[in-house]
Amino acid sequence: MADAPVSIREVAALAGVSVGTVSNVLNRPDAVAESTRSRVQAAIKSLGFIRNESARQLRAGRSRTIGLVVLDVANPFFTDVARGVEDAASESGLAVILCNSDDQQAKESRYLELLEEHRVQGILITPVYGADERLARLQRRGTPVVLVDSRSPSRGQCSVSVDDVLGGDLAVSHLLAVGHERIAFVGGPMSIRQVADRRDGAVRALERADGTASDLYVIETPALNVSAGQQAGAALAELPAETRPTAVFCANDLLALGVLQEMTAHRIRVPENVALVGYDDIDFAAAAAVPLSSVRQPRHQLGRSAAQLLIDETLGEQAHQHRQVVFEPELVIRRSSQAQRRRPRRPKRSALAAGALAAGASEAVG
Amino acid sequence: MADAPVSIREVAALAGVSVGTVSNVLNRPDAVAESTRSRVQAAIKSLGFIRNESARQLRAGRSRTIGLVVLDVANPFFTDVARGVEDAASESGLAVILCNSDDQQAKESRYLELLEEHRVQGILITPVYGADERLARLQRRGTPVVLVDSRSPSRGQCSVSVDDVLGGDLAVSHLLAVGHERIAFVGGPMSIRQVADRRDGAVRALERADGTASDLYVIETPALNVSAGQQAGAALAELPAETRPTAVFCANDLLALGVLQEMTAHRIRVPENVALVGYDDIDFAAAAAVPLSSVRQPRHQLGRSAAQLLIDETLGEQAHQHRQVVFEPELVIRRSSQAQRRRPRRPKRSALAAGALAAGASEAVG
DNA sequence: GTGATCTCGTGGAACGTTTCAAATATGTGA
DNA sequence: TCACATATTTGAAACGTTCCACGAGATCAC
Repeated sequence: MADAPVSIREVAALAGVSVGTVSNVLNRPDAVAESTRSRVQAAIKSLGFIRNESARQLRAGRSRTIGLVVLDVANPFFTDVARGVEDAASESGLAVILCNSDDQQAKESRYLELLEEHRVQGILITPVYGADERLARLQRRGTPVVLVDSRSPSRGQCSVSVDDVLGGDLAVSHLLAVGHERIAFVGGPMSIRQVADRRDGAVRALERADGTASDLYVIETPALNVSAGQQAGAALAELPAETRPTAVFCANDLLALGVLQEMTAHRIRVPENVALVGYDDIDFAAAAAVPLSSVRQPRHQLGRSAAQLLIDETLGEQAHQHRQVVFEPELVIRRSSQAQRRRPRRPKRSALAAGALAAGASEAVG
Repeated sequence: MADAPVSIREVAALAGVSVGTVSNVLNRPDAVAESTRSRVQAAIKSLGFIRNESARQLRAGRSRTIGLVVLDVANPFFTDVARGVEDAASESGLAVILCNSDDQQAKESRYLELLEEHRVQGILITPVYGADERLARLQRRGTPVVLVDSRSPSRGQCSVSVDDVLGGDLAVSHLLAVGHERIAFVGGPMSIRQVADRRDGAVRALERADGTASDLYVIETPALNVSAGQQAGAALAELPAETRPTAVFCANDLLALGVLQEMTAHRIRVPENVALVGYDDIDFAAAAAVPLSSVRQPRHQLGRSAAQLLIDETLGEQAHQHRQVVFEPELVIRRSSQAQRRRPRRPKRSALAAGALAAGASEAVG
């Protein structure tokens, strides 16, 4: 049933030229005379010739592929990053092998080895904790590595990340601006760098507000999912209304949605009684029972520029300077954090639309 | 900085054996004497030798990789399918190249070509409309193709899909069993096979109920997202309470969440005044303001068996029979479709837990 | 005309594996 | 000790490209 695979050799035979010429038609079309070129192209078409990428790679010494290793493909954050990577890669004619480490060292190692065997141009990775040594070895052997959503400690490589401290600052500054003074932070575990950074940003905003506001009321959660949010929400609901925080900043949207549900269950109105800001701006944030204000990360852009850095590195060779790109998150304001009182400050409907407060990226060369 | 890449030849030199022997150590370890084997392994380790997969593939004629082409990686349905594929593939030592067609013919074609150049073992694909001819050509050239979430019209290939008619039937049968008689279907556009099938299943369930229930009230939506659901919900809310459907089956969870929001906005209680069942059982269904009953598809399993079929095909060679595997969805009952009256039939809390009504898969050999 | 300069094409050597027939070592039984 | 089977190892030929040093004509400047 299957036709025999056809090689460049048979194309050459049919077109009555040498294999070298066919190769030229494929790779340097203008180095070959019009008439031969079209003859060869006709032969390619009639035989249904398809280049053998393995042979090509073998000769070239490296593949036209990059590897992307993420912690969890099911997480929307990473799928968006992946799309960004893919876009940038395909513009440069590169394919992407997407690997899923599931936050397990063993799977990560297996994939790194696989990618190295494939002689990929480079690897984009959000490493599992403690992967530094393996990555360094990889790099020593000649495979460029770019860190995604984590900063390079050693400056020995490129990295892209988002400024989580700024994100926390933006969220809380907004809550302060709307008039809140008792503000809570819900998130955890604090061992996750991103969570701790967001909290620190919240603290920074409060400190800048010179004392009119009280200290940050922190509820540390065991995880970053909806049910952890519900538990935190229940804890908040039990506080007497006079001392209960009037605004809550959550380390991610799932937590915020959990808090929101619990507020509703206790007949505490959002945003009238409690304002709410989440983080990540997942698709459902805008569609929640009360549309959720949230700090948005440039996920797609994160992936795109990671890929771009890698491509630069492979092209630049000797001239390449490792760079640490840090993106700024932006705050998207929706109903959950608007109008603390019944009489809205801005009665116009358009005020409910999303508003970007900050954008762009900063860089550090190392 | 980068060490020169080390080949099997250098390993052989260091170990004082021929390249053939090194290859044997790599591929048929027990065909080589213990002492030599360990000497070679030591050499491999000390040189940091990594197999060159391209050379290997070139020699073997085909790669140890399969391609997966999906319509949208950001869609949780496909990410779960992808994980299933990946699990099955890695058990067989295969890598997966994940491609995103974005429902565009052009991108799809580009990826198919790329995969063919890579001489993948086979391709798993949810094809864009009208891809039949290209897929057939691919197959004729010797690349096995397995259809994912769509059935093969021609029986010329394997396919895996889920019985959407049954899914609709399950949902509506459940609503009938709980005592509803006026039932609505919300979904569209009907040109999407899955949507039409789910509606047909709903109709089938009603017909089986011999006349006690009225006809299915169909609201066709322009899309399958939250805002389309809100519009449909608004339309329902405007109906007088006496004639308004007491239960709504939505073609997917996003629609159902939209309907839910609109019900809440109009102070129509779910499930007391209107029961609701969605489709897909996305993560957020369980975490909605009112936890949503939903029809769950075995997404992970879908991917896993698609990969398995492909692997069978590449191993089985001549003996392979193309198969059409059809999975059965299962209904997950949560609060949104419980207890039509205030006095609950089953006061126990455990009745709120998920319940599987159907499972397993049927097959057709073709 | 003659040498110099193009434009096209050619042929064969790599690239790093795997495979396999042949060569060599090792062991066995008589 | 020899013939023969068995266990190891070897060496070279592929696999399908790309690359490159060379040649064959054609064109040009003088």
